[in-house]
Amino acid sequence: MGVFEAVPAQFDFPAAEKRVLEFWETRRIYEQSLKQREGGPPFVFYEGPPTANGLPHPGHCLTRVVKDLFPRYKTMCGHYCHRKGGWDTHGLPVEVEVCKELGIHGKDEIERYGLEPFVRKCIESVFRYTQQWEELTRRLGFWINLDEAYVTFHRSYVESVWWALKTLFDRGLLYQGHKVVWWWPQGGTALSAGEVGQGYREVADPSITVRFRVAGEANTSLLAWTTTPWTLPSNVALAVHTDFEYAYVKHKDGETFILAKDLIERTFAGLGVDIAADCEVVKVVRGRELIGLKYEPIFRYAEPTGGKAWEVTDAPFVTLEQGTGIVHIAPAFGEDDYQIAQQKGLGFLQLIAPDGTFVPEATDFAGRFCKEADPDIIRHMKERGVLLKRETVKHEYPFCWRADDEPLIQYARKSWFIRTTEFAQNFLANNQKITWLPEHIRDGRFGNFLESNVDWALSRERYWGTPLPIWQCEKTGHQEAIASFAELLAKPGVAGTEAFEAARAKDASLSEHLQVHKPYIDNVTYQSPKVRSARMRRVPDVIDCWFDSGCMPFAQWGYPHQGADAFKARFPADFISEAIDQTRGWFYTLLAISTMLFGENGSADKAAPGTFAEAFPHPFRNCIVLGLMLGEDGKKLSKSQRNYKEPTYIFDREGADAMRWSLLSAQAPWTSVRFQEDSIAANQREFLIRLYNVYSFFVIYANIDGFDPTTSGAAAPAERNELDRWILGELHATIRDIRAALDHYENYPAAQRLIAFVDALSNWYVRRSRARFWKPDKDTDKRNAYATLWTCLEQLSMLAAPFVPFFAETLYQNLVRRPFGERVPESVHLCDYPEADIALIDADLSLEMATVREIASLGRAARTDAKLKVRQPLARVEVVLADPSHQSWLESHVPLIAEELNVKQVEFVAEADQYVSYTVKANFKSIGPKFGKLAPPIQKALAGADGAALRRSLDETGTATLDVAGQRFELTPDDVQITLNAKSGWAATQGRAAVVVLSTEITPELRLEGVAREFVHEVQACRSEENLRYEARIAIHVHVDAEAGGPLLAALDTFRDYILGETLGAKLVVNGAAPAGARTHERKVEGVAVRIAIPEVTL
RNA sequence: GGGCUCGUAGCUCAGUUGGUUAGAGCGCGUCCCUGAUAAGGACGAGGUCCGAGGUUCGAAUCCUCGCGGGCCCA
Repeated sequence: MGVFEAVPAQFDFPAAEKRVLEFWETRRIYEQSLKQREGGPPFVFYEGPPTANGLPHPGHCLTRVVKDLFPRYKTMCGHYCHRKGGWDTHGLPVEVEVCKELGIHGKDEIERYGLEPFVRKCIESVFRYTQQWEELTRRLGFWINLDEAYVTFHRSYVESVWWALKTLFDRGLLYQGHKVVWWWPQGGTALSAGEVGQGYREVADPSITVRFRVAGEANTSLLAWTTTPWTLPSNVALAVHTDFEYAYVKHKDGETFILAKDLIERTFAGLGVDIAADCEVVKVVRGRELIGLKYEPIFRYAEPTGGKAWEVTDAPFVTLEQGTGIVHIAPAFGEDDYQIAQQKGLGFLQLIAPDGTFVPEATDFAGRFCKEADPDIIRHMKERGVLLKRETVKHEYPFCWRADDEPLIQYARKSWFIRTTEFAQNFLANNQKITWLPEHIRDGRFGNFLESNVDWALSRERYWGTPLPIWQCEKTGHQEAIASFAELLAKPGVAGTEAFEAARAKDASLSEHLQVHKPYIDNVTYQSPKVRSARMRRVPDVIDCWFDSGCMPFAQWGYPHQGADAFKARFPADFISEAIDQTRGWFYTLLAISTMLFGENGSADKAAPGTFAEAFPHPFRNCIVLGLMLGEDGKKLSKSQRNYKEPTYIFDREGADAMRWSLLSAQAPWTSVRFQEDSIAANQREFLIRLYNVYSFFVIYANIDGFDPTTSGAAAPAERNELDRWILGELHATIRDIRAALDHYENYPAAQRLIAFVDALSNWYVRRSRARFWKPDKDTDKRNAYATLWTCLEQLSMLAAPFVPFFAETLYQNLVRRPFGERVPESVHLCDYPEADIALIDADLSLEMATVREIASLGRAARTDAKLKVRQPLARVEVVLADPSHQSWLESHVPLIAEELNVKQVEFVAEADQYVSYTVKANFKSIGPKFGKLAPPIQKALAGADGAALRRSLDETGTATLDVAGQRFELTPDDVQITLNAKSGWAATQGRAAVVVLSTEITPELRLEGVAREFVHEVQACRSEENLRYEARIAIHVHVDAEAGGPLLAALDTFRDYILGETLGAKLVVNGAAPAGARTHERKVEGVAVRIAIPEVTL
C-alpha cells in the first residue's frame, strides 16, 4: 500500500468529477470557503440574473465559467466573496410564453382569461427550468448561492424598485410623453421586437410623391415622398438634409418644385416631362437654407399641438436613395419622426385611434381603417391636384405574427420616460472610470451608446412586470409616487387591499408577492390630497423589466427598506461579466440607475435622502465583456438548427473541467468562439491529460519507492541539482505571472502560462529526470527529485483550482490531503493561492536551460537527418555557439546534453570555420533608432562584410567598425545578429543559438552499446506486453543463433550489468535451458531473430 | 444606412509601445521514443498577414479608402 492512492491507467474524468461534487456537498466545502474568509477584504461580485423560462445552452456555460473563475481565485487569495444568485422574472417574453401555452394572444384575450390566473401562470413559467439551470450550475462547478437568490418579482425587490422610481419621480425625472411602437391595432397592443421580426413579409404599397405649397409664395411646392398615405393628415413637418443641394425647378407651366437636385430626373421620370426642354433650374440651395420655410398642409383636420407645425426642418436620416430628398414627418407614426420632433420642438398630431381607424375630426375618412383608406386619400389628393405621382413599391412590412393578414403600424403611445439625457455627462464620467475588458468597449460601443443617449421609455402597457408606483388623482391629475406597500397603506382613506386578502384566504397557495402586482395593486386607492372626494388611482402601466435588473445592486437586499448594511458592504461590485449583448441592456441599466440615484461622491444626496457617497465608478469597477458563442458550424447557436452539443453531453464525455478549461484557455473571452467538441477534447489533451500523465508518473514511482512528502528528507531547494532548481524557478515565475494576469482579470494569458509550465514539467523536467526516479538506491538526489516533482504538482493543484476545480481537487486529495491529513486544509479550495518566492526564480538558469533545450533539439534534428537513432550512442557532438560567451555556463550542463543526445562527449568549438559560415545581419531594433535613414545601407554593408572577422572583432574589442558611403560607423554587439550556417557535408543543424555537429563515426564499442540498448528496448517491450508490475524483477532468458547473433552475444556479454540494471533483471541466461512455463517472445534485434523469456523472480 | 468589432497556415487562434527571419495547437506527411501509453518527441510541407494607397529608415501592427464576416442600432 503506497502513500498515494494508485491512479488508474484509464482515467474517467466525468466519474471523478461526480465524486468530487459529492465530496464538496457532503463536506460543505463552498460554505467553508466562505466562512473561512469572513472578515477578509471583500471582493464583490454581482450576478446578472438569467431568466429560467428557457433551457440553458453552451453560451451560458461561458458566462458561468468566467463568473466562477475570479471569485474562486479571489477567495483563495483571502478575499471574502459573497455570491448571491438571482433570477430575472418579469417581462413580455414571459407573457408571450404563457400565451403560447394557453393558446391565446392579444391583450383582450388575456383579460378575458383573467389577470389573476394569468400572472399566476407567469410565476409558474419563470421557474419552469429552474431545475435544469441549477443542475447546470452544479455540474459545471459554478459556486454561487442559489438558495438565497434574489427574484425580481418578490415583494422586497419590487419595493426597492419602487423606491428608486419614487426617488426619480420626486426629483422631477419621470415624465409622460409619447413613444412610437409597433402597434397591432386589432389586438390593441404593442409588439416586441422579436415578435415584429417574425411577421415581416413582402407587400406592395403605394409610393406617392405629393406637393406641399410653400406658404405665401404662389406656385411653389415642396415635393415629398411617402409610402404611407394615411399618415399625411397627421403631417407636422417636412425634413431635408442640411448638406444636400436642393433645386428650385421651374416647369414651363409656371409651377416651381423644390426637391433634391440629384433626384430631379428620377422624380419626373414617367410623367411625360422633358426636363431639358420644359424645366429650368432657377435656384440651387443647401438644405440648411430651407429650414424654417413654412408650407400649407394638404389636410387641415386639426392643428398639431405642443410645438411648431408645417415648416421645413432637417434630419440626419434623410437620404438620396429614394423619394425626393424631402421627407414627410408624422411624429405620431414613426420612431425617427418622433425623435426629430422632440429635438426640433415640433408639434404632435395623431388622427388615428388606437384601433387603427381615423378619428372623427378627420371627417373625410372618419372610422375608416388606416391602411384601407389609402386609395381614398390618394384619390382625394389627386382631385385637389396635390398628387404629383403615384407608383407602387414592393417592400418588407411587418404583420401580426399571430394574425398574418393584420398589418402592424408604427404608432405613438403615451408612455412614461426617465429624463436620462440630463445625466448623459455623468454617465460618461462614470464610464471613464470603469475597467472594461476588452478596453475598446469603454470608448467604443458603450461610450458611443452613452453619447447618443435618449430618454428611457420606462412604461409598458402590459401585465407581468413591476407596477409603476404612481397614483393619480382622478379629478385633478395630481400624481404621487409610492416607495413601498407600507407607505401606501399609511395613506389617508386607503381602500382596496381586501381583494388580495380575500383571494389569499380562499387559496393559501397564492404567492404573497402578488400583493404588489397587477391585478391586486390596481385595486388599492386612497384619498386625493387635492380634492377630498376624489380618489388616487394607480396608473395601469408596468415598467420595462430592464429597470428591474438594473436595480439589482440594492434591490437584491431590499434596500432601503431593509438590508442597508448588506448593500453598503457590497457596493459597488468589483467584478461583473456578461456577454456583449448586454451593453445596451444590463451594463447600461446598472450604470444609469446607479449614476442617477447615487451620483458621484454624494452629489445626489440632497435629492435622494438615504443614499450615500460613492466615488465613480459604480456600481461596477471591472467588467469582462464576453463574446458570443457560436455553434459547430460557426453560426449563431440555434435550437432549431441543433448546431451544438448539449452541455450535459460534453459533461458526460469530456467532463466539466474540459469544458471550463476550453472556455478559459483557448482564446480571449471576448472573441466569439465556436463551440466544438473536437476543440474541447484537444484543449483537454493539451493540458489536463498532460498534467494527468505527470501526476500518474509521480504516483507510480513514488509509491514504488515509498516516497512520503511529510518526511521527504530532501535537501533545501537551493541545494538541489540544476534541473530541480530550474523547474522550481519556472514554477515560481509561473505563479508570479499567473497572479499578475488574474489580478488584471486576464484568464487567457494565465491559462497559457499554466500550459507552458506543464509542458516544461512534462517534456523536460520529468523526461530528463526519469533516471533519477528509476535508480535503485534511495539517495538524497532521488529524494530531491521526488520532492521537487511533488512540490510542482502540489502547487499546480492550487494554481489550477479556480480553472479546473474538479481535477485540482483530485490531485490535491491524493497528493496532499492523503499524506498530510488534518495538517492541511480539507480541500484545495480552502487553500491559499500560491505565492511566488522570488528568491527561487533564477532568470539566468531559465535562459541557460532554454539554450540547452535548443541544443538538444538541434542535436536530435541532426540525428534525424543523419538517420542515426537516439538509441545508437555516438562519440561526441561539437557545439558551435553563436555567442561564445555562453560557453562558460553551458559547460555545467554538459551531462544533460550528453545524456539527452546519447553521446559520450560534448565539446564547444570556438573556431569552427570548417563546419559553419557566418551571416551578419543588422539588428534594426538597435540600429534603427541610432542611425535612422542609414540603417538600410548599413544592413547592406553588413551582408557583404566578412562575418568571421566582424565576429572576432566584436568578441575581442566589443566593437567593430564599418565603412558605409564614406562614413565610418562603430557597431556594438547589440547592433548585429550573427547567424551560423552549417556547411554541408556534416551531420549538423543550425539554430538561433548554435550549430550542433554530430560525430557520425560508429566504433565497434559504440556499435555494441547500441545493440545492447536495442536489446533493452525489446525486453522492455516484453515487460510491457506481460503487464508486469513496474518494479517486478525478472530473469532474462535469451535464445539467439550463435552465428547470426554474434554482435548481440558480444553485447550481452559486455553490457550485462547495464542490461540487468535497465530492465530490473536479476540474471541473464544466454542460450540456456528454457524456463518452465515462461512465455516466450519472438522478437528481432538489429534484424536478427531472438527468443526472449522473462519469468518474474523473487529475490 | 450608422456605430463597434474582426479578417494572420487546410482548421481554431496567438502575435507584446512599429524593428525587417510572423508563431502555436489541431490536421497532414516522414521518422523517433515508449518502465507516463485516451500519451510523448523531432522534422517537413503549408502564409500576397483581406485589398489598395499613405506615414516611416522600417508596417501584420499606425492612418485613409475599399471588400468581406459578426454584433448592436436604424
